[in-house]
Amino acid sequence: MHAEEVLASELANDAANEAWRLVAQLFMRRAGRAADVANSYGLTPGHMKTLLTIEPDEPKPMGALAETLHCDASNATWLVDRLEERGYVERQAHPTDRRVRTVALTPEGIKVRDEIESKLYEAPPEFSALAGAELDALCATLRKVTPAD
Amino acid sequence: MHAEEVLASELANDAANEAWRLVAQLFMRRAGRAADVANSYGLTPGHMKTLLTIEPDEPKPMGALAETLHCDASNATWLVDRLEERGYVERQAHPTDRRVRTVALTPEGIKVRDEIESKLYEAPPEFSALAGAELDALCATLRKVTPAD
DNA sequence: TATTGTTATACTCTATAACTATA
DNA sequence: TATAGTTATAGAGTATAACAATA
Repeated sequence: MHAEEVLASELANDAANEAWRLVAQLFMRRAGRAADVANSYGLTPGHMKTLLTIEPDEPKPMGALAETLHCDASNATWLVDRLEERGYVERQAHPTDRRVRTVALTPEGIKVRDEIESKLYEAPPEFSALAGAELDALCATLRKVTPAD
Repeated sequence: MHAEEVLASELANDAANEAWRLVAQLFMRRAGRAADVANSYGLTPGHMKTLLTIEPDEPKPMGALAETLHCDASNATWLVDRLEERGYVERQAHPTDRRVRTVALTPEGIKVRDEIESKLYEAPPEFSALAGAELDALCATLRKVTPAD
């Protein structure tokens, strides 16, 4: 690599880092909102995250839930206990392995989960102010840098 | 507003919401990394955030610190206590109001803070893979939607 | 014997209330 | 009297360890 290429690469990296910093700042500035949404449903952030982690019609084993939430199995038990008391989820038997208990959303849980999701994914007003073409370009670029799970 | 305009506005809103959702997903996917960085310095996320909240050469009163961190004053005391034990910060007297104690970074604190900051703001590899022009456009758009404090 | 999940318990982080010292 | 910060204490959230059921 020649000197000019090294320099160009470093500049590109600066731009990449700046883009990432802006993404992080943007999100963190709105982080308080997520806590407010959880609060408005009388949920802790952890319980809200648990609710969002379970897909409708896809019962999830306790172990998988704990893994997704990056938490301990006993903590997952506690989180699900509270959501079950509320009637948002229910534990079910696993069809083949009787050691496993899966957690499924109830109709009420699905309703609340949908409401929460739409509130969390509501864009800040600055986004709507962008021109249509710029917004489309933004989405396209963001999709490129979003790893496919 | 005519029917076509309403429709266009809703579509724009969908694009805005998608952009926001992508930003949120992007960040959350990397959220674990922040905890890892904190951990690698033997800090809790809260202590790391505290360190990042204090600017070098800008001693910050305890009260202002608590406000920035959105936490209680007693919690701020606890956070600063631990950082002070480590030698990352030190409490100083306020020049005019003797009730106030300001918190300043030590040279060691500045060093660690810089290291942490550079790790946190390091872009995911997908960003660096973007073409220069697209990266610049991304930054420009993100700056537009970043409220000026 | 190994694995899934729960229970009992302890630890960490955060907040509320009472207190000290300055203003 | 009001304010800045600390200390004592309690609460919420999370983890570790021992246990029960099943594979």
